[in-house]
Amino acid sequence: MAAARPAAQPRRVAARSRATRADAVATLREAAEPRSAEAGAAPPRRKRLAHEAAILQAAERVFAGAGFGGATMAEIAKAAGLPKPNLHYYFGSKKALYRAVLERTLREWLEPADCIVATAEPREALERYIREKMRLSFARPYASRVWANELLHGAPELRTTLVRTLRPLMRRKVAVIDQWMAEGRMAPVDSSHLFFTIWAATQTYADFEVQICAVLGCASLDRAAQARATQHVVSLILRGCGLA
Amino acid sequence: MAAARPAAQPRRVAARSRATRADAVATLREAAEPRSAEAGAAPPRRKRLAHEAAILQAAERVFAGAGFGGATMAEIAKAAGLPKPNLHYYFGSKKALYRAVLERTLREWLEPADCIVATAEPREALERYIREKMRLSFARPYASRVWANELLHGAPELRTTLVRTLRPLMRRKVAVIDQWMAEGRMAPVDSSHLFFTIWAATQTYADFEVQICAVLGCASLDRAAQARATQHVVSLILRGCGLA
DNA sequence: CCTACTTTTGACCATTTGGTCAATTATGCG
DNA sequence: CGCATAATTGACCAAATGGTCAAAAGTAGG
Repeated sequence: MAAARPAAQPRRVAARSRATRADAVATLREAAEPRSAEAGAAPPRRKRLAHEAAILQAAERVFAGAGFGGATMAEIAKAAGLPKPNLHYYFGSKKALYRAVLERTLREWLEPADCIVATAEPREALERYIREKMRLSFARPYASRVWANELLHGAPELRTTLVRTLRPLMRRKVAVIDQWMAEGRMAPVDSSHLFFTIWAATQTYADFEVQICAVLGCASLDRAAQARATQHVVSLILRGCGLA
Repeated sequence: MAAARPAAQPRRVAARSRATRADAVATLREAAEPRSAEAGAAPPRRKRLAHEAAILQAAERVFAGAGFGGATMAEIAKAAGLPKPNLHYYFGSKKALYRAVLERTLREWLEPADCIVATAEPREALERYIREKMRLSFARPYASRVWANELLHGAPELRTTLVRTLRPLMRRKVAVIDQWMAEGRMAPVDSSHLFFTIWAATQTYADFEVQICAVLGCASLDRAAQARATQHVVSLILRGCGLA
């Protein structure tokens, strides 16, 4: 199926055979930042990068709004301002595009944890982590929702990524927190579950924004409301960790 | 379209015209507990109730697993052990069935808040509330996920329900918490956001179970793990509220 | 048994949708 | 310019899916 094929459109063919593989990481590198570091290839055309970014952004919004099953390639194409076959030319399939969106999100999501290291001051590091997560929730709600949607439905596309990428990282971070507690620098809490609580408390502002706005009686959270929410989460959790 | 129609299957026709209306509450009463309190109608047949319950349960599981867009009526029918036209006979349309699932969940979800009343002891009431939410998350993960999925996608089906049902209830509960704080019985926190944090921290165990299991390295949370999670959330939040 | 009804079910659409393809148009380069 | 390659796009298809229907099969009461 992938072999016998007219010699035209080599890039697209490559993308399709790639998408068939289960190797999520490879798909990530190639689909999200295609050929940026490839052997003797010409430097990526500006237009290509721009189009891919536009598609990715449109896909993120549409997937966030309707889930994988509810989103349609036609809608994504319209949102990106490109004809539908173009999406397939760049990303191969709906699933590959979806995965590209997810992988990009994962990268962004893991970054804030960089500040959690053994040498840091617990209170300062945790506060910074929480604030960064809150900032991300408000700045990129669509990305958060696509991620949440994927988890909600059992993570069919990135179960292996969770185990191979997220779990090792979390083991390290959990060890840092445990060390802080062993040194008596914070109250004893379950460090793994502390992360779950922080993730939940922060991302709820992106994922369940409608519910929050409905309860608060506002159309959306303005700067002041965002600051209030951030302050609430930070102080509640820090106090919960005996870091007030 | 709904008018000219052979006189047969009156119930089904009624269900369809009902589903067309935007009145979610009416749909709730009729679809979830059909004709239980209707005028001179015969007592509901046992079989009917059993079938409706089976469909509702199957729908909950399938909607939770694939979202509204990704779920198919055929799959729900198979899960319920009934032929597909039967679903339409009982619930009229996919959307009406989806809404019936949501409305049932909302009712269950609001109940635990009953224990939050001004006369109660803050610490005891909050702990009981959190424990009940955790219990629900573990006992009915599918319901939680359908609800989360609906919110995630902007609550197209129950935006009005949120404003008309959830918001009034929360105003009352928030007032209770504020009173407790005014009486100096707990640390000052933003009471609205306290609820958002509790919801997020508890329901994350249902909604994002895969992620939690992936990080913890287990296939699912057994009784002991559930108890540990519950203890963590309870103590973290109570301490955060100055109720330790 | 008969009558009026509810319920069940296999077969059947119309529409939507992911994906394909061949033809056409840019684009870079020698 | 002329050639090869990359990118674009309108038209199209096979499969899936929500929903429909009419006929058959219960079922309760007289």
